[in-house]
Amino acid sequence: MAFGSGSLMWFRKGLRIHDNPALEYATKGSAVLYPVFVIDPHYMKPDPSAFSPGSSRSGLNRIRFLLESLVDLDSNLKKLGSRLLILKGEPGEVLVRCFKQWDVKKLCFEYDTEPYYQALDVRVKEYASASGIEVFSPASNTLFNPGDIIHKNGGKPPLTYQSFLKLAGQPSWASSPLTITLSLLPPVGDFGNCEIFEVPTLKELGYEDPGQEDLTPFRGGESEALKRLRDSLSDRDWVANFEKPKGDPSAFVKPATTVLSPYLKFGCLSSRYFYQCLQDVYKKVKKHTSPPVSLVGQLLWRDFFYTVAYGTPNFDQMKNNRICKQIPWNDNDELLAAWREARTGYPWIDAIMVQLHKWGWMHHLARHCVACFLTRGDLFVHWEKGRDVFERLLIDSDWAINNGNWQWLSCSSFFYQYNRIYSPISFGKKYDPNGNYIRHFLPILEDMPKEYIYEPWTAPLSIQTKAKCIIGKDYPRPVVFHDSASKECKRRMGEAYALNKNLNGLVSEEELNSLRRRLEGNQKQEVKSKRRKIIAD
DNA sequence: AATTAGTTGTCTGG
DNA sequence: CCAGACAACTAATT
Repeated sequence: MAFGSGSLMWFRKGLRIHDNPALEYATKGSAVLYPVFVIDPHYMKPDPSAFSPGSSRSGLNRIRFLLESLVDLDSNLKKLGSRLLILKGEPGEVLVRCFKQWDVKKLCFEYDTEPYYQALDVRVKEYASASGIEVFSPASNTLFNPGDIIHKNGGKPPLTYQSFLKLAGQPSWASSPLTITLSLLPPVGDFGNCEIFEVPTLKELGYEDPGQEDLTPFRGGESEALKRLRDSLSDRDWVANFEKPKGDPSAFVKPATTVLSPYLKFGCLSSRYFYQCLQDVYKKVKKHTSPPVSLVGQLLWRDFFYTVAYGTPNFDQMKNNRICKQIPWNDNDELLAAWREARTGYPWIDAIMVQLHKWGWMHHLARHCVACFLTRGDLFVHWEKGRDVFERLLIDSDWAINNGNWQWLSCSSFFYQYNRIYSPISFGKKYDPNGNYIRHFLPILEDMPKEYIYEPWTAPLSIQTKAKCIIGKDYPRPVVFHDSASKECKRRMGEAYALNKNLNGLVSEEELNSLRRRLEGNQKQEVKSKRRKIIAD
């Protein structure tokens, strides 16, 4: 290219044409455009040792969702006279090779606050700048730029939703139109010696062909996202009256929420466009719900967690995380495995975990139930262990939101009322007394009468025989008794909170271990004393 | 230093 | 359907 006006559009998330400022800028004044996606082995290479089919980082459902999103992006680019160029390898190295081979004057990509991209992007930016390439990296994944909010708050992120709202105010772009469509794109430039691939199939990436019944019903891609958006918005009353806590977590034929989260995760849908569409609906109705419970409120929750995550070092761990309570979680791999593999013996919990494996998506409140059960509610297993399972299996798993919610549910940060524990029996029952959700995801319990389906171990043997489901043989007995386990969890949480308070949050590993030994010792001796105050000395 | 408010708990009793 | 007990947390605000 003698004219020297080539642009490279690097897609990572933001897999869309609409409201994509990086792509828009890349096209401006460019003779040629290289729309690139890099297949990163770190994320995509099969890992047979993982606990579920997939790579070391992601279950198969999310990998497939990503591939579908890429196919759709390629097809949408082709409609505009371009195409998606697939390259393979470590993204930093691959891009450097591209810069050497191609005449690139501009590098454009969506800004990303995740630690993985923060580290990668510094390298890429440095190389590009040193080579005289202009870098354009706009924050278009969220409504606000997390860095701006943190700056407004004096360098620290707000730790409550309300204070976040106050700082954030109205988004700057809220009342000006976003770019939703692009006209013809510049032609794709000469590849040189770079090897370019089509979007691979799962098989080409080295995965076994999975059975259809074990795969998520949700298809990836911008086209699917916009279709889903239109479907959700078409019911104005539903949009206007949406209140998150009132949704039914057991609804699965028609989920109680929009299920747009996986599309927001990969950027198949722009959160800013979604926001504007919701405002348009609100203008057309008499009254509507508000944050935190409204649909706009959900988008703001997303921004809230992005902001806290970006401004908190070690946000994805308990240690050295200044907003995270230090709690002596136990290290019980058997309990963790039972939870992960949907064999806790509590049908409501196990059915949710089956839905996670099969669909990669569950209702928000269903996530609450299993997260509470694993951590502060029943099993007292470390939230990081549960976080890992969600991170792998959810098709919408998002670093900031997932880590934030696990801290929330485990009462490690954001939320502290550890007395409030979801009952693995009564919570689901109040939405779905017949147990249809359980019957669907745990067919072994299909014929269990509704009187026993949430507590099948209480069914007389004659009933179990008739239902063709013997507890302890066909379906497991409960791994813990909820009544005593939750009581013990509350006691431990109380002790841990007292320790954190006494030490002003600066709990050393030795102090945490000492508390752990004492708590476990107490439990073994079945000490009757209700609650011991820690006496600071 | 004191007060207020916080997306979504359970169980009992009216 | 709703209120209150349970037992009492924190960050932000005043």
